[in-house]
Amino acid sequence: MDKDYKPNINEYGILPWLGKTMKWVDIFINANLKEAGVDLTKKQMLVLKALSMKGPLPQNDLAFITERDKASLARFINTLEKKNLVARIPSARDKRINMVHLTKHGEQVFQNTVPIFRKLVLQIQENIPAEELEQTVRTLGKMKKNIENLKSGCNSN
Amino acid sequence: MDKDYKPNINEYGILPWLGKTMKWVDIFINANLKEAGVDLTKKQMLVLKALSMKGPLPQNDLAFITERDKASLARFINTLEKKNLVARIPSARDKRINMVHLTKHGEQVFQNTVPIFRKLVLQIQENIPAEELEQTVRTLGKMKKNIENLKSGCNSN
DNA sequence: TTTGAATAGTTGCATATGCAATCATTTAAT
DNA sequence: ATTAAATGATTGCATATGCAACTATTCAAA
Repeated sequence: MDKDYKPNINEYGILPWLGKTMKWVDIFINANLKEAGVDLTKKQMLVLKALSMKGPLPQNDLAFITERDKASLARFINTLEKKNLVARIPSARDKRINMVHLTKHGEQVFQNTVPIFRKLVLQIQENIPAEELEQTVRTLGKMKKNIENLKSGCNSN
Repeated sequence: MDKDYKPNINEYGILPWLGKTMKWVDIFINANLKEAGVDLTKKQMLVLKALSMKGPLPQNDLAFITERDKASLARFINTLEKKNLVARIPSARDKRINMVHLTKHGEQVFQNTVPIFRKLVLQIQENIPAEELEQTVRTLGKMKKNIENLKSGCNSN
């Protein structure tokens, strides 16, 4: 019945679908993380992931990598700092820069959360062939490209 | 400073892609609506669309249709009401219910915005075959289904 | 019919987010 | 070296969002 199902794509395109799916995923993951005793949201988890992979970073770079407005990132970091998950360490070279580090506690929380998070992702994508997921990412990539080609330059990151 | 971020599909699945694509789309559409002199965000536009298509609705139904928490919807409606785009009209049959209407102004703004919005959607989806978009929606639908099958029941709509 | 459950909506609290303006510092240009 | 431009970060303002607790009203069961 999957093949017979014609999705309703009208003048709003797939945008409503994208938004709604994201919301479902967010709510699902946040609820399950909480239930598993993890005091992290999905968004926080993905920022910790970026820090864990790319090491200590200036706020600006972290904003770029996580594709947030730098102002939004600054306040995001405030939240994580209050939870003692990350720390700002001023750069000696350039007094404008704060390097954002994972704290020991942050690293630990992150590592503990990885397997839980992975399980949730697998559940969400269950029975969806890898090829199909890859095709979806390719399509999203095309949308990104279209947008990049069109915009005059609005990104303050 | 390395600004070469190459996302792929790993244990985080396509979730980062979904989130980021949504953000780009939002920023792009909001910026272009503003530039076109339309005082509406993408989200507001989609709620006006729901009202225009489904007629006056109780807040609860509108929350369900637009897949928002009822509390979030209530505050969303506050904003639209301040802009004189919608109005709450108490139901005579059930004193608990507010029917949400598009005002004349709201209807007008919506109709004026439709072609602009449609153009932006076409631009975003340019050069992406309909079949590919449909496949993407089918994939997102599978994710939604997976989530629905898994969750115990968290929706307070 | 009364009383307890369900329903519609609001409010408090916490978290995010973007854009514009601002401050401090650094870099580039003259 | 002095000044103008660029850069990193923060703050103000507006908008959204979810969850939990609460009020008011309606409905249903005893």
